[in-house]
Amino acid sequence: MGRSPCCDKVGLKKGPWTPEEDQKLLAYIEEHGHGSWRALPSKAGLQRCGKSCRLRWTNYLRPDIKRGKFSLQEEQTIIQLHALLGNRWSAIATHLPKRTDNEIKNYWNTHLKKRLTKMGIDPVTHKPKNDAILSSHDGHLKSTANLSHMAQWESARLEAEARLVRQSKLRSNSPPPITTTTTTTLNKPMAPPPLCVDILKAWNGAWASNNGIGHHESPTSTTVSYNITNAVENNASFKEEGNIEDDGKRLVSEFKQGIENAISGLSDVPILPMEIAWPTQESLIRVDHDDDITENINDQHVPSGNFVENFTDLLLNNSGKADRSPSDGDQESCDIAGAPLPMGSASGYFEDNKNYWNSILNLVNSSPSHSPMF
DNA sequence: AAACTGCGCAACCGCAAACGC
DNA sequence: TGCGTTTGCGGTTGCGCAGTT
Repeated sequence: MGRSPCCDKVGLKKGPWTPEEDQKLLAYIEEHGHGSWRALPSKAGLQRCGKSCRLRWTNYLRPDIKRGKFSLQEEQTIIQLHALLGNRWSAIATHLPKRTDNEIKNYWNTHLKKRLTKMGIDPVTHKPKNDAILSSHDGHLKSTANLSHMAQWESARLEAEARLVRQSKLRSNSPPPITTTTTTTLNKPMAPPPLCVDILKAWNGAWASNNGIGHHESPTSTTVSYNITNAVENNASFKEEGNIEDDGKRLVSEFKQGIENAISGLSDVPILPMEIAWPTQESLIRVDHDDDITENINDQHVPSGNFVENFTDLLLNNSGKADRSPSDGDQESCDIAGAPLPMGSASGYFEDNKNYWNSILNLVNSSPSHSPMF
């Protein structure tokens, strides 16, 4: 016995919404709030299931939705966040005010993904597709896959931790349930922000502060994980002390400090930002699955995060335009599918990493304090 | 002008997490 | 603590429209 679809009930309408239905839904929510979605359709006089109503509201009718073409800034943000978060559209959407996860997902699938693919970039890993071809060592392929896999796990774990803390914050910080027009859904854009960036902060803060010269440890190491976990737990503990505001400021400040440390310490500390990391053949010697520690991974110059930044710029600069001539290439460039890509040569590596972190820092700084970012 | 093709996007589906009793 | 219900999320589908043949 499988679970029966929510719209199985006879008489429930499916398919496109009519203006009349929209009007009914809008009017009801404006007056009563959505309350229980399951109960809403009958109360609002709609022959729809609650799920359909919720989707219609969150993806289309909500008054705080911005429609229309995505700006260059938004495109850049999506690409960067996708490199960081993967297909976690809701998480990405929280950093793009007034855009829904569905809209972002659609835009990615119909525009950005294709653009990346055309340029020879794997839209999943944000790495050049011929990376595999360039590498003749199976071991390297394995290691790359392992690293990517590991990064995904770590990313998922961080997301889970962030969610936990967010829940704690929400519970301790949110006013009692509102039964008027300002429902929880209506409040969504104003809700306390997700903490995935806080986690990044913790990550980078811990990473930068705990990794001095010669301290080569993967960001997925237990040390860093411990610090992140502590940060998360400390963060959660603040709810009891009513210091959420201060805590938030502290976290933001630490995040920025972490990135700044990372930037200033680039010559000493190779940065390996999760799955955006783009290990070279030499940089990856072995990935230890048992303890999640990557050995030797940081002993080499790793042209990593800069790739996203450079690539994003390239994408935006080239969107819909002819490819640049390789002759005006930056330093050493690699022509992939006709598109010269700055590959982060050894000479430009540190500068490129700096660019990457600056870009993330800009992203953080450019978010208003009340934005979903913080 | 009709048929075909590709694209964009709203909406659906099903799983899993969160919630509440 | 267990279990049923509700909600959120990400993947996928299908329809309508525009461009092309």
